[in-house]
Amino acid sequence: MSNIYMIGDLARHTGFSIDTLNYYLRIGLIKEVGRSERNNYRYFDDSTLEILNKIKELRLEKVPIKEISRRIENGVL
Amino acid sequence: MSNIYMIGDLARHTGFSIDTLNYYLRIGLIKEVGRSERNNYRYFDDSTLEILNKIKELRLEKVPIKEISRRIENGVL
DNA sequence: AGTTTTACTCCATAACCATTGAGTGGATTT
DNA sequence: AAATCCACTCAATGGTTATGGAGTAAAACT
Repeated sequence: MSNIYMIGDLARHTGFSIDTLNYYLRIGLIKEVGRSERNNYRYFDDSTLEILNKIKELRLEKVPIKEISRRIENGVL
Repeated sequence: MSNIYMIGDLARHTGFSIDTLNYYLRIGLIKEVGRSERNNYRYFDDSTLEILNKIKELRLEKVPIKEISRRIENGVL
């Protein structure tokens, strides 16, 4: 069964604040897997959670966001 | 790819009003496939849409809701 | 006729989300 | 030292949802 999350759920599971997640979305570091046509709310799934957990580790190591972005693009993450 | 819907999306796709869908949920005629832990919002998928389309047909034929419930329980729908 | 049931419909409250824009402290660059 | 950049953080607005309770027209029942 695939879990579905909204931004508040991601915040709760990862420890990132909703503001930070919105920021990551704004700059394209993470992306939603879908959206409601009606209210524009974003959906995420466990893949988002995995990426965020890795981002969390790297950020604790002070790895800059641009470097993380690069790694994601190169599929190294 | 599995589509995800919130109640407003179901309304848009089926023609039922949100009030009617809330009523159907209240009486247990349909059920959500999941919920956000954070905000309690329900989400649905294409299986819900299929059931609602069948309900729509039957209701146009004046089949009472209890009869529809019975058919759903018996897997006849 | 009067009562009850059916299938909604309406209303109010509170919490949540998207979006935009602005602010901020610390680090880096010039 | 001053300006810029980074990585958030805050605030305001407007629309959406959940929930509970009340209301209603039409049909069915007594």
